[in-house]
Amino acid sequence: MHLLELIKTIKKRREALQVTQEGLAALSGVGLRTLKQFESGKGNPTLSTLQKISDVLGMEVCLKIKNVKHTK
Amino acid sequence: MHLLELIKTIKKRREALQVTQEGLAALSGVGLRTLKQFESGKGNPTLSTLQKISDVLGMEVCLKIKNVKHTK
DNA sequence: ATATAAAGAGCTATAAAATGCACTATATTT
DNA sequence: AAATATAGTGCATTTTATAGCTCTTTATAT
Repeated sequence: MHLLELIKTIKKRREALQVTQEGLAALSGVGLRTLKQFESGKGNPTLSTLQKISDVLGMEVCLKIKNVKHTK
Repeated sequence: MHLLELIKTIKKRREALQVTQEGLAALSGVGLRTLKQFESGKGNPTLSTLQKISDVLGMEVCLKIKNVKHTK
């Protein structure tokens, strides 16, 4: 997942949960400014910031192997 | 995945591919110092740093929903 | 049309990430 | 034991993320 996908995922999830940026900022402990910057594509958040946001949205950051070909 | 898991995953993957920190730093464009700090648990890397490292190792950063209960 | 709520952006200060260099520690091999 | 390779750390600098405040933009509702 590249940056734009991550942003989109977060944003959609937040909206699906009907949380505002302000609400998410308060719940996650991340500054509102930081969250706004991130969602508007201006950001390069630290891992901890991304984790705080994800956690509140019921998501988690993970690492996946790319290009897994299933031998079927 | 919390920080320690991410670190462990990266480190194991790097070792499995028999790449040194120096090699990974060169390939990913991330500074050797940064990589060392990250692997030794001192870091809070930015997303872009994490992505550069992951990419070279054939992995990618992703977001997953937590606690998915499969209705079977 | 206007009030209200939510999101985006400029300016600024502070904290912290990224980086290089040099040194130390730890294996591993000869 | 000595040499070599790999990993970890202290120090210093530069860059950048975080954050708050204020203002603007945009959408929504009355």
